Amino acid sequence: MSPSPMTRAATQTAATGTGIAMPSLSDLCRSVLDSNREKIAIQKPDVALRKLELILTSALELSNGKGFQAMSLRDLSRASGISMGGLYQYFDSKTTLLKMILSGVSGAVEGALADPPPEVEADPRAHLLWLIDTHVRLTEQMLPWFTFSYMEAKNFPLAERRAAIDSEALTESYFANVIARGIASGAFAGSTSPLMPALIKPLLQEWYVKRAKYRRRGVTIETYIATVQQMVLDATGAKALETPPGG
Amino acid sequence: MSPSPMTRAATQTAATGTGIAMPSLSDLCRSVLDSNREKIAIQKPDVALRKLELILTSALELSNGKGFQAMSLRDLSRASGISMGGLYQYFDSKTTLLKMILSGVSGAVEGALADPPPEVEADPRAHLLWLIDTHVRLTEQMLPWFTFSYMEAKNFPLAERRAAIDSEALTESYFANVIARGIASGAFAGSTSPLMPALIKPLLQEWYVKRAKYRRRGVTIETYIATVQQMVLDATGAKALETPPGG
DNA sequence: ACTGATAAAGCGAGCGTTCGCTCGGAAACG
DNA sequence: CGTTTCCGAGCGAACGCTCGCTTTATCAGT
Repeated sequence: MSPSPMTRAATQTAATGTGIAMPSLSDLCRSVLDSNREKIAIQKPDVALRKLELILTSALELSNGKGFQAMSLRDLSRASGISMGGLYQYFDSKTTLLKMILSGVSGAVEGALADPPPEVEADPRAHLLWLIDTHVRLTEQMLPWFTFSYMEAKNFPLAERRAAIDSEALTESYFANVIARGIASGAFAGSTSPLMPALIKPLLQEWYVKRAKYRRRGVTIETYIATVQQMVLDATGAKALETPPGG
Repeated sequence: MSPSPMTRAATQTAATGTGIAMPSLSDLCRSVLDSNREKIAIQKPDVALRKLELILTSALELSNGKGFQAMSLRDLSRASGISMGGLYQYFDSKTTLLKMILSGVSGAVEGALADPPPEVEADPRAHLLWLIDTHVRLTEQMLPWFTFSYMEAKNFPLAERRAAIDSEALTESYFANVIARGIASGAFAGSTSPLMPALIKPLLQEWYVKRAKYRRRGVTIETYIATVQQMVLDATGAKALETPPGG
């Protein structure tokens, strides 16, 4: 098995200090396995999990390189070392494989963003910064998954496309809610644009969509997070961070 | 010929007051035709132009609906009313068709952003606002072209992918240059993040990538432009606009 | 500990279909 | 009548997917 960007990830905690655990590759595959149990013919869970990791890792690598549509199942068979017939014991169609990856992404987003730590939730300003931090770190952890989900979204079958839009709307609502609370409590300016929640999203997506660019330029994830946080604070009329990223 | 988002566009001037003309569909196809003359077997220019418009319009519509890869040339033949053999007198491979669309986009971007009116270029602040305004209006005018270019970028052959990255880097450099000049002249804060030019881009792309969302929500292009302009001014430490968008 | 039966998992040639693309001839034009 | 434009059946290749078979794992019974 060739080294992948995900394999290094154990069930580790991100350096945000809030104690939210990021899902490891095994966690993701287990969740995918559980929610597609009826489509998977393999009985022994540990065998299924190991091979599913192989399949999904290879599928993400190939898809992110040439596109899901252009990735043939023969490509996937070769890359994963599993025969054509073997692959079809883990999904009943190529579309199901796509759905599996999507379910992993949307599940992880909800799992990570839905339950902020109590001390953060109490303060809209801290909550907003936490959402930005957690989202960027989650996408970093699951980079191939998010690039896949983002880039292939438009080729989804209709049902999956709707699901993707809903998932995005949900994420946006997290930001909308916290900003609304912040305005109500006086932490954010009342003149904050109603478009603000929608405009935060592309700033978060930028990190994983153009990941190679920032790696090439030597921009660290901490710098990126701090910059976006500062930009959002500026736009919401909140006070500056203690450590301005531009200095 | 079915009505398309582009057909309404004559060679009209955007409402920015700066007098920069946006390219019409005919302009675009003519430029594509000129730069691919050797690949196109048709001799009479007016015939070639009319059919090329048909082909490109249909290709954009189909590709933006199901993806370029998934659009078969038989689909394109049916949609454009031109036979398979007929299509191949306008390009020698499907990849060439893709390149044609890309060249139209990158050409239009450079044509629109490279030469700001003199009175705008003199003032970094006005120049920055003009870049945002012009870029968003250009993408609105050429919506199917930009959606195509953005969504299909990662499936390009390697040479075209590099060209797309270069084109994006060029756009970013326009913002980088004007911000650098603004900092030098004191119009923008020296603490402005060096990431700022890179972060403006996704805010501009958001408009056409999620165009349907903003249409559904009734967000006008003027509101969107003003909001992004305000956000960038906030982040660069410049003074506020006369008419804040949030009020 | 070994064996043989039963089930689980793995395999890849082959099926029907569709793809990008070609080419010889018909149609339209000047 | 020569030239330009248009046409669509047909080519080889590659696609998603299947299925009969082999290999491997499991575990009584001796």
